[in-house]
Amino acid sequence: MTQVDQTEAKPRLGRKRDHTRDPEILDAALDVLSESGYDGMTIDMVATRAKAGKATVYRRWSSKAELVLDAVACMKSNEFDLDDLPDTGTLRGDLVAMIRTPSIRAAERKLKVMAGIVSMIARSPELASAARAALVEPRASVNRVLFQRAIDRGEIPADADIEHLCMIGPAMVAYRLLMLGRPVDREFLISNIDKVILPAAGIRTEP
Amino acid sequence: MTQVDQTEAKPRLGRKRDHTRDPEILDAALDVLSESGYDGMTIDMVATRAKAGKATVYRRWSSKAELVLDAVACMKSNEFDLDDLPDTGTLRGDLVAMIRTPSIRAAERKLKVMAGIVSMIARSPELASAARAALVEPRASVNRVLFQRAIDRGEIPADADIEHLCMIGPAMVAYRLLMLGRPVDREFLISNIDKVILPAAGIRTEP
DNA sequence: CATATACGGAACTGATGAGTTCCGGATACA
DNA sequence: TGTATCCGGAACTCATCAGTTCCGTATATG
Repeated sequence: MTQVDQTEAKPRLGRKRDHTRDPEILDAALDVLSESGYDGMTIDMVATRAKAGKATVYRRWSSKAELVLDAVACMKSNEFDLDDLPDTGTLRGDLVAMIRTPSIRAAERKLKVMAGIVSMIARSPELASAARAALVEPRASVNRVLFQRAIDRGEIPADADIEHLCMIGPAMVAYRLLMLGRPVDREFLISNIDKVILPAAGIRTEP
Repeated sequence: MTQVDQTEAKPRLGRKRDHTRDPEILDAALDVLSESGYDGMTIDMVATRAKAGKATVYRRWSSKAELVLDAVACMKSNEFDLDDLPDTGTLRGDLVAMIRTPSIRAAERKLKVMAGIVSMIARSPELASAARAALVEPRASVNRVLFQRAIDRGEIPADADIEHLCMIGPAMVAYRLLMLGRPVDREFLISNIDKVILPAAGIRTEP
């Protein structure tokens, strides 16, 4: 969005505006957002954390709402490559292989950002779709690939409801972290795969 | 909490303070909270909606934070009676019987209130536990009874992880409404019971 | 080396909302 | 009927924060 390619549309005299710090400002915004929520976040906090001046922030984004929108949208970039997902040969293997500590950390931050903006989402369709594109869709896409593979292998029924299955993992993780305030650790995730996701996909896991 | 039994602890001269309007104020607070979120809510909005004066609100609650805490805690009251739950003889029957239109409406409002305060929850342990007691625990208790019955009947395995099973319904509903912004209708709930909850409980539902 | 521009930072403005105070009117009680 | 008290409502104070302006400095370009 705003952080790339804004080189035109301004007086071309002298040096171009330095956009190298934009990612740091957006990242600072996400940090503050996840810690304080939308209303708790001030532009001063963001600027200070990014070691920038408040005016610098406003030179790039015309309002707090736009900054937040852009920051949320930018989380979309550092995502999984759908063509390079683990392929272990079994659905369970693939799902377990997706559990990596850095991935858990990233997901927790994303969820905290989500928590910081949920109350806005109902009132701002733009923010809502940005949030879904950046926070919901990427993970759903990964799961879609994994489940489709399992269908292609004949591991799970061909008429399995992939869209529904995709949501189980994210829904359980979000609920546990945001509503229950309990840690989302490897143990929980494995347990969720074995006790909920696989049975729902039609795989028996009885001993 | 505050809305009941505050008859002592104030000068006993003349008439007692009129507490009959307290529930209306708390209810107005919940409405505004669900529509505008914690920060979007103003005391004036609450007072106006309850047809009360702002001063009247402050005569009863010393701050916005306390009013919200009390309002959230008060949602706990209008809840299910655990001794009078549907008993259809099957787990599926019981779960389906719990789906009633007013119950869906109430759950949606609760979730919107939750959305309005999630970002506070990480920073306020008091609000966090009030929210869990009022919004999470009641529904979990119901499910616990239903699943325990199914175990007692021998319908599902005795070693089923009830705590984990209890969360599936609430988690899927919360995710669908708050993250996806899609309607939680009867069709979705039934589908969720048949495709996720029952398989996770160890019941085969294949045709 | 000169200059134009964007930088960080600080000092502004204006709006908003928490919390307080005050008032005229209603009402329970004696 | 008198009176004490609480009511709804309006008018305040004060702090905070979005957004703007200004300034002295750093630096890329020529």
